[in-house]
Amino acid sequence: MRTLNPATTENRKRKLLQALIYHYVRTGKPVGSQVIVDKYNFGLSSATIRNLLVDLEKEGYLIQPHTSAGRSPTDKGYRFYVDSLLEVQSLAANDEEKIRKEYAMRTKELEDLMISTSHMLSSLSKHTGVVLSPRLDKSLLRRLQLIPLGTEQILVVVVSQSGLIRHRVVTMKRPLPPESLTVISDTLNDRLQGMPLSEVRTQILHHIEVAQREHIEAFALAKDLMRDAFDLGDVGAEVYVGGRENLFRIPEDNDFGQLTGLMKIVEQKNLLTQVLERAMKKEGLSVKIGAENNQQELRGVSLVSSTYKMGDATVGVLGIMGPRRMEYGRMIALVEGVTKIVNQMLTKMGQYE
Amino acid sequence: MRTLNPATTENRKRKLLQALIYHYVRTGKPVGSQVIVDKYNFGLSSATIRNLLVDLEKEGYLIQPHTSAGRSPTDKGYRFYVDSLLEVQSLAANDEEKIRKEYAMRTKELEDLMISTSHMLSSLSKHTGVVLSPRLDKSLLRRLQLIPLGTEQILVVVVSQSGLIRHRVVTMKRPLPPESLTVISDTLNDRLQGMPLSEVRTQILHHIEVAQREHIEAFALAKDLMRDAFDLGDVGAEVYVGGRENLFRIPEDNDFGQLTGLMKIVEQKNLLTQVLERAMKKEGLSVKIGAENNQQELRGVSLVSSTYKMGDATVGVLGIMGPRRMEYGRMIALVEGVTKIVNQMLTKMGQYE
DNA sequence: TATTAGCACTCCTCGTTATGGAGTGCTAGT
DNA sequence: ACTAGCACTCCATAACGAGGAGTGCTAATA
Repeated sequence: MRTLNPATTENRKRKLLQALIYHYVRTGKPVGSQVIVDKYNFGLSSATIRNLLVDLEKEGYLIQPHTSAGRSPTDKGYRFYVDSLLEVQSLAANDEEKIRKEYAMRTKELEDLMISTSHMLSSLSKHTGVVLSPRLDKSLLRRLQLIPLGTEQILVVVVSQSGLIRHRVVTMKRPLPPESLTVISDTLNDRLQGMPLSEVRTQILHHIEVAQREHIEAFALAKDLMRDAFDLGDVGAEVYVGGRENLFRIPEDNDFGQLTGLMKIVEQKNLLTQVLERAMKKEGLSVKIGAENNQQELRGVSLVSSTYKMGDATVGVLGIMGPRRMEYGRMIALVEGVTKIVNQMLTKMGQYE
Repeated sequence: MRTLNPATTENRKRKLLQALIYHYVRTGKPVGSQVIVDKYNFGLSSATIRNLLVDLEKEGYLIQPHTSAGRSPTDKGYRFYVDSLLEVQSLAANDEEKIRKEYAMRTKELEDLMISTSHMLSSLSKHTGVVLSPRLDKSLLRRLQLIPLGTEQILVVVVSQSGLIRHRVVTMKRPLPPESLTVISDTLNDRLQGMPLSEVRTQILHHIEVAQREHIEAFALAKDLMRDAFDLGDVGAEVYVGGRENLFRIPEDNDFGQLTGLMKIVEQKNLLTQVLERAMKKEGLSVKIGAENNQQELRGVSLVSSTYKMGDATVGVLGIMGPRRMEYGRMIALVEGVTKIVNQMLTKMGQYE
């Protein structure tokens, strides 16, 4: 036991880094060598610990706010910590129960599921929950319905296999009799069911052209109608946020400017969508720490997220947004647990019929 | 000009109070007697001003943070200030133009109108915009549609005269053939159009019972269907919030705890709904200052709101939530301006057909 | 009688200074 | 390879003081 080989030294450093980060996450104050000696059994003196800490700092895992302060983790430090945690965790039993209970209620429609999920993530994590819904244009069409509202207005309702329901009001240039609507509606439903929504628009136009010979006037008008209805404006993904009030717990040193920036990101759906879509590029769990989110406003934030599936297809992301100093272990377990359940529910949803 | 009668003295005090609040609103710092002498022409010395200020303080309009500081307005002071402003203001020309331009776009559907309005209020005021939509159950039915999704699921779409569109998925115990759906749908539409949604539910059940003799099986099932669909859970009013990030500009002295409370109010729709419904009790413009909102979390906040109408009926509220120290004049003009335009648009909306 | 000049007083703000302590890096000894 | 010991750094906190804005009061004035 006299001469330790380098491998063992490395291993010890790892353990040390873990302990330090664990402690820092819970206290929020830079951790000194003495604290580690007192609370964690390394069987080493504070001086030795200090030497190791110097190493870890040189390697970029730790940082000192000033010369005579303890150390706190850098993004790289957190990164190491998180990677070392990835396998071990599983969801706390009572959390799991809570989740199942909440989902037992209203989950018939996809939107309800998304909303519930964002709230759940928030309330269990005490941070902010975010969910990116499946893109409508990548879903398959289940049902398309035209509903006459007045003589010149028509409500178009689109339902996807995944349970997404969207509607849009279209104003016609000339009135279109309700009977024609039924005909058009039926015809289109027959031919387009199960088709990806991204293709529906062109297909519709095609079918309408074919049908024009039979019911000329009706279908001529229908063309304009459908062009408007499937205008790709809002066919993208929707984003749901729960627990914005927890954003206040984020900044390490209550920085107002940073908070405002954050809030802006959360408010502007397109910004947040971008962020989440980035997290969707790689399947499964993703942890982005501080500057790893390459987005100015997210410098002080960590994002623990996971893609979720419907059947075999990855369709969206859900996750937690919180301070870099978060309990990664619990958060990861939470996100994974919720993902698993959402996967189940979604897959069940897609199986009607 | 020797002896001033009490009326004149009172008048002078009013002017003084106005000037002081005007100044305080713009600077945010307690205002001293000297400042008033320098910047506002009262033709009085600072000593006299001080005497008057003492009076105003005794009467509860002003408060001193500490003995040797200037004065700032109390809620009562603001209240006086606002009341004295109520008649005079009108909307700045370029603001009005902005508003009209924004509304020129997407306003076919009520929900779009609500969202646009909340954003508009926020962006023009630099505070937080809130809108309470008309209650669905008080609107008249324009159209009811049943859409088969699978063999056991039915999508019920309800459209009100006011342009509100809501949908809900209902699961049937036994399958219901699509043909029956059409029959039911048509029958109900004929009989229920124009009826208040609050009555639709009972009426439906009645009609179904009558019809049961003819299409017994279909309508028996329909009963359950409609009972679920019109379950009064979500028939209430919806609330729209724009510009949450501006909440950060609220607290007089950046108080984190207060902010969190505020954010909670804004997040929990039912809380915010309560607050707004209170503002709806009296028709027209309403300004609630600080503690006048009898709600703990709104102590530091002012709410400038106005009810809006559809035709002749008052149906909702819209307004601005900001710090007590706000430019009431501009805010009132803004809220009134937006209300006027929303009234127009809504009334137009209700006139299809 | 209403107003004002003058003055002593209050109390905040801001910068300076001192002090205690936590934590470090280094050196020399085991 | 580890550790005891020590001088040093730098933060946090409190204490102190000067400056200044603003007050309330009194006595003089128009």
